[in-house]
Amino acid sequence: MAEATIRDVARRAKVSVASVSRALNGLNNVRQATRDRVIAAANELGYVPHAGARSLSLSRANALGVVLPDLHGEFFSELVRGMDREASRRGYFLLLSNMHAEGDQAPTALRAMHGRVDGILVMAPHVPPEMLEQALPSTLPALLINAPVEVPTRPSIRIDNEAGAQAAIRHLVGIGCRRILHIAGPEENIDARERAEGYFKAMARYAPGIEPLLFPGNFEEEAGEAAARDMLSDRRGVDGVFAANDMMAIGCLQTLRAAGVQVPDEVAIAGFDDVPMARYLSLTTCRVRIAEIGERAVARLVDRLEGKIERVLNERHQPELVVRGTTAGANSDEMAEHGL
Amino acid sequence: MAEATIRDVARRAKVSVASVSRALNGLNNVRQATRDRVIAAANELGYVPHAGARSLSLSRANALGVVLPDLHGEFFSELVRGMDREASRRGYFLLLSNMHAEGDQAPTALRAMHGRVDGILVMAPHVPPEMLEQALPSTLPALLINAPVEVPTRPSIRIDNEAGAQAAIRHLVGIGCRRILHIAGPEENIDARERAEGYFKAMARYAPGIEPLLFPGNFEEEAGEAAARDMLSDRRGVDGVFAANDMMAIGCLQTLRAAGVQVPDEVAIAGFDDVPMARYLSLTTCRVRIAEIGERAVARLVDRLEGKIERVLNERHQPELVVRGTTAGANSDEMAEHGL
DNA sequence: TGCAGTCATGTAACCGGTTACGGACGGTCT
DNA sequence: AGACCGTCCGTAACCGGTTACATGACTGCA
Repeated sequence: MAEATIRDVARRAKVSVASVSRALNGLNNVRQATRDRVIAAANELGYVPHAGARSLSLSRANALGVVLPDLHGEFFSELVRGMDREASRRGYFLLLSNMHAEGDQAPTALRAMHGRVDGILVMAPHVPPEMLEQALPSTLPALLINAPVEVPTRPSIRIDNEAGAQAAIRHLVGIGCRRILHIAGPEENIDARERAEGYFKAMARYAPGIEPLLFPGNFEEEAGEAAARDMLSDRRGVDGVFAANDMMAIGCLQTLRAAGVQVPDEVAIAGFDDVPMARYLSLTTCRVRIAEIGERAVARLVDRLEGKIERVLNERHQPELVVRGTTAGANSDEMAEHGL
Repeated sequence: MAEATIRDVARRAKVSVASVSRALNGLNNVRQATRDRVIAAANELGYVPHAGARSLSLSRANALGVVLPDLHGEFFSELVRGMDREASRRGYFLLLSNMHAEGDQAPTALRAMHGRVDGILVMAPHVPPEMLEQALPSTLPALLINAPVEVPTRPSIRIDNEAGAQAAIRHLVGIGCRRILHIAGPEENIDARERAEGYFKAMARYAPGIEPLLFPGNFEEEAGEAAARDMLSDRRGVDGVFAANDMMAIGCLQTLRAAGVQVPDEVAIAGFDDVPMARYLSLTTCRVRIAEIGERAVARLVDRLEGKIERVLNERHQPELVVRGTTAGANSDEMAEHGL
């Protein structure tokens, strides 16, 4: 039994396809008796409208494309979850396509979305903007998440990485740290760059005269471990660590502790993101409400699709410093709040 | 500038739409000169084929529907990641739709997918099968993940929860536990039920004569904490805990430790899932390779779409016991391997 | 020269919906 | 009776692709 179409229903209800369409879509210019016949026929045939055909003729797909890099557990999960929540609230589907790092997959993925989504959410913290601009069909509404730069022509939503980094450094200095090491993220990543930038600015401001210390990393836990080993072999007076993300902070924390270094007494540690694990390890960090970013991104895109005008094009999500055990003694939690 | 269509390209290249289609799709019955003209015209117009129209006429969408309950962080993330990886490898998109617990959303979501996906992956550990069967368009290939029962007519993939539970209990008994408490998951959840079932069977087998102890939970961390508080107020000789998932195990672990109970010396603890955090808390658990399940599910569904016949309809994923600190002293790791 | 066969191309039907337009019908008002 | 209006419904065009079939040009061969 092939899938029933609207014409089958029409035949069965002895009306035209137009009437079927009208009846099923609740238009009011249909006699009640006709509507009933149509509905009955549809049920008997198990008719389900063909969404693809519908969206072709309406030129409206009720779907949003989501193009993400191959990112890690929590971030991916939370982002998509937030998006999905808002999307289903607004009656949209999410069409997912990971754009693996290979790069040239991005244009392909974007092209393949044309004609099946009404708008697109792109997260590409490492893709050069001109490439993005070129790959995005210019007529397809898009919203950029953490794009490397704020393309003036495209709305975007970003994390205020500098503000987060500054808050973290301010806090570390506040509890007495002076020689603070920054474990950086990958250079091509915009978040990583901004966090480093924030670190430098904050050091200049809150710890003037103390020279910044950088350890290159890649957002992976191993980088944090490497940084820790480096410190263990030559401490250089480091009494504080600010990692560009939680995973590196955790790698560092675990390795230092395993080597008997007292955290936070000898070295205080802060991360960035507030992954769920951070709470368990009592890691001080800059909380980024990822799901919220996803929701907000979808909400803004859908608003635009539905014709609502936007006041602000480039939004910034403010991270929130969460002080925990790795920067505060067991009962000195509130000390941190007053610090500095 | 409205989006260019194939007819625009045809006009510009001074050929028919048929030739454009042939040229761009790489059919060989096109003169090279014509193909070049078409490609040039397409580039000049920035032509991107309309995937919706294409899939309508080919009756093939190159997309898979994914219907998931509103599940938690890691699980969701890993599952979708695995699916996405395999899907993009096979040239398919993923169309996501969380079916929130409200229940009657499921049929709606499934209906809306008709005509825009070629097949569907459904994860519904709590939806009664007859409802599923009724909601699934019978012509749409579907693969069930952790469905409450194995619907004989639908291929499925499941976790072998009983095997996992048995391995955990066997291990706990092996290291000397006798009075083992099971913190159960929600009753309507099939995984939870099977894990409890496995617990009972394993107790009967490995600890005969010792009566099983059940604490009702809901997969949330708080349930583990409640179980711990219960134990703290009346220990009843409990020397081992097997939680139906890691989050409850973690809640229990943290609460017991906070109260000064020595883990694993006084009470050993094992969980289920192996969420990333488990490693950091050194939690013994039954590892479920979630991403692998997602990959496998997509692979099987795509195989079927492409006409490959299936030998096994109902597959079971085998969890793997990972022994860590919550059931073994610092240097007694391998002891566990020999235990019993 | 005429005919079959090959190749490139165009015409139009089709996928499954939506909807502009117009026709048929019945009622109301002058 | 005739003009006018409103309601309900059917015909057919359309969304943007693919493709079966027809057409015409060209080749090779008798």
